[in-house]
Amino acid sequence: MALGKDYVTQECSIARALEIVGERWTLLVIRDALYGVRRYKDFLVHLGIPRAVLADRLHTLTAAGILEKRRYQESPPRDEYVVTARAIALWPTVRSLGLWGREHFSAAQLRYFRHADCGTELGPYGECPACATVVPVEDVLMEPGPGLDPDPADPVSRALLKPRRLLQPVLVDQV
Amino acid sequence: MALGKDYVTQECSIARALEIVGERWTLLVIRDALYGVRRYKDFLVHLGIPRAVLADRLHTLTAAGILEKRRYQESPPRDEYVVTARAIALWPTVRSLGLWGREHFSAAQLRYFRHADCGTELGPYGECPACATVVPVEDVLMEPGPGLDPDPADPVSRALLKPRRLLQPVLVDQV
DNA sequence: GGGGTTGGTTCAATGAACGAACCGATGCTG
DNA sequence: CAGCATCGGTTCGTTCATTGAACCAACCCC
Repeated sequence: MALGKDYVTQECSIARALEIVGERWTLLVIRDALYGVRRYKDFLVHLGIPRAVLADRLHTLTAAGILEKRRYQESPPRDEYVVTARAIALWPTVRSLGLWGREHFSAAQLRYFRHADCGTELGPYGECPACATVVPVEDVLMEPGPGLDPDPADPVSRALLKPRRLLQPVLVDQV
Repeated sequence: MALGKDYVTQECSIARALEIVGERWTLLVIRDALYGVRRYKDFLVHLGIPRAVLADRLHTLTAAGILEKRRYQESPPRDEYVVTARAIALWPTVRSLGLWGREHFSAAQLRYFRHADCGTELGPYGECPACATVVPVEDVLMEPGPGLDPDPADPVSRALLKPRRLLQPVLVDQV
């Protein structure tokens, strides 16, 4: 999106938000970041996004304070992109968008999101119906559903098959 | 978006959703539709969107069952685009996106959303804190906030200045 | 020194968005 | 009835973004 950043004419916080996360690929990058993806190459293979676009989006998101670039090892110098509070604050949006997509345009249940403390499936607003609280993102347990390909090609998808909490860094199995 | 519909490689209901509502302008069209905008020209002047793009988006949204084209007068034949249940189901997404935009990237409060029955401002999930219920979209009262330009140029923005319920058709003041 | 990995940048080709012009159907005015 | 306005588009040349392939620099290990 953002051809000339034309949404500026709009007096609306939805337009403000879309100027930042409304570009192609951006929300999928944020989804992956919330799932625990942190490294350039992992985004690349999981999303199938062109390299130049990924680099652009990571810079934009970093500049907007949604991701943070952080060195996790010297020699060879390697950086990772980790989520900030701003990205975490997008979880309800991402969640409700996914729910809408599943209800209206998806055949099978692809993933379950549960309250890690009690195992109850999350309600539509990210709350736990059993505990009657809004579940913090780091306490959301993501599990594969019956509709998910049990043997995907790329290693990131494979790592995301195991039940895991959100935000927890993805560990790619080196073969 | 949707250059070659590349999200198809993604096994994810968020990606499914973004294939439909992730294109430039689309979510703003849906926002306006939820606000009560129904006519081609009203979308045009309120969004400042190129005509060809608007026509394309309206067709796409109609084909996806999110809007419905309906004749509201013969002679001259005029159609309007009205929201369906699928569009209404996007309200929580639109709402949370707007909330995120306001909290992180907007200076002032532009609009208030209240429970029409009791006047209480909506909580983050579209619920009424006082009544402890999720407020149906048609019972959401939209009011201008202090940050909103009190004398906008286009007639649709002017019509949206008055307190009004969501989904209620916009009536443009003919001068 | 050779080969591999990571995290990019560059570039030509393609596709989408933009904005201005045009158009058909109809109604309104004089 | 002629002339002009409105609504809801379509057409088209220009500009901008995305794509995918190639290239590259830094570093590691053998």
